[in-house]
Amino acid sequence: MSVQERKQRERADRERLIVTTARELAEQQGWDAVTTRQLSERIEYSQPVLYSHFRGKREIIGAVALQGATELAAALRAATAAAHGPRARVIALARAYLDFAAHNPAVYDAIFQLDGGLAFAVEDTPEPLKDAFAALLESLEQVAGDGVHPGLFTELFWAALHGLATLTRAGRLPPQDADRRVELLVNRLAIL
Amino acid sequence: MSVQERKQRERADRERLIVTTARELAEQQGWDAVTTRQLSERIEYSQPVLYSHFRGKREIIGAVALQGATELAAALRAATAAAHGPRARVIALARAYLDFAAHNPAVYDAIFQLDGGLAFAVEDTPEPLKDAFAALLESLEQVAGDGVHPGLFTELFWAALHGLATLTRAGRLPPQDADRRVELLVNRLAIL
DNA sequence: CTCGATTGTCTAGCAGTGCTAGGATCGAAG
DNA sequence: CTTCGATCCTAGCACTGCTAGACAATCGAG
Repeated sequence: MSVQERKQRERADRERLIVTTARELAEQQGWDAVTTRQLSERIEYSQPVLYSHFRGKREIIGAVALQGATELAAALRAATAAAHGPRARVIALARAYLDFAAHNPAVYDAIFQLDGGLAFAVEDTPEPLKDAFAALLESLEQVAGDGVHPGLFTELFWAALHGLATLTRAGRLPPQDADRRVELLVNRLAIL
Repeated sequence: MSVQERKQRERADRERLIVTTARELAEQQGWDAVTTRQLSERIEYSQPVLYSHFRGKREIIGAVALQGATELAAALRAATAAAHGPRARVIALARAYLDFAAHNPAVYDAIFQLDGGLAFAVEDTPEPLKDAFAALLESLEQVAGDGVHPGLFTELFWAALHGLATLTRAGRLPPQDADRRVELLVNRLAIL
């Protein structure tokens, strides 16, 4: 029995190694550089080993995305917990979101841009994704305003943050005005 | 001379053929299906012909993007011109933007998601892209509010629209509430 | 302790990708 | 009619994600 347990543990370790290596490689050189050959060489196994853990490359991206979503939710909760007052909390939330996207571009892409084979906005949406949305909702429902559905408001606020994150990183928006855009966003959208 | 002119004309025709074929193929089967082999077969030339017109696949995507940006700018101007009153105009602008993204997903991706090798937010940004932003600015500067930089406001509004467009199309936002989100966006962001 | 069976891993290869070198072909100019 | 340059295609390169089949290590039964 103990032997089987050890093997299971080693297998789980290797699966984590694959995910973290894929993530590192993606952050260092972009997702284009995350080929099955590069990845297998970095983990010091052959390519077929990858396919004994994941159905294919998209599932590896999906695993990175789930890990990232968990971290994003935690980062959002940490930022809002440290802020005092509703306005400061929403500002902190927005900054934390954009900071996460800026500092983990590859992970952010895995969650929201790339096809990781993940379901969204349906029954079987993975838990980390629902939780990240919940983390947004927790702080935003307090500033949605009367008669406005909190979920709808959160969706809109989230969309705005997502647009700022992607357009900024793609070089479509000048990065130096980021803070002013966040202030304007919160001042207009949030009802304090 | 006339012979050379005819050849130049035929060359220009073929270049347009490549771009429109790439666009059609992308809208029908997604950009993944736009391979140099598929594309060359559809235009009934061999692959190297593509490379006599464009440096590579990314430049073809870029050409589709520029064509799309021109149409987007025209669609935005047509929608705002037909609307009366500042609020109706901004609503029409937002709807037109999201409609364009919904009805031309591949083109929208070419402009804003994919790497078409285009420069943004810098000196040598291609004219169609600057013009599309200008079309947004024309209607939005009137509702930016006092003391708010019109360009910054437009960037924020645009980012919100972009977020709504991409998240909706990726299945991250339920599509049936699109109109309500647009109304909320305009009610909150625009100062009438 | 030995010996099949099972598990785990790797080598080698497939079909597809973007892109290109070099030869064949064709039409205009002399 | 010949020459020569532009035009186009065939064939192939290095790469991609993915997989079949061979091989070796390990396990359990006798």
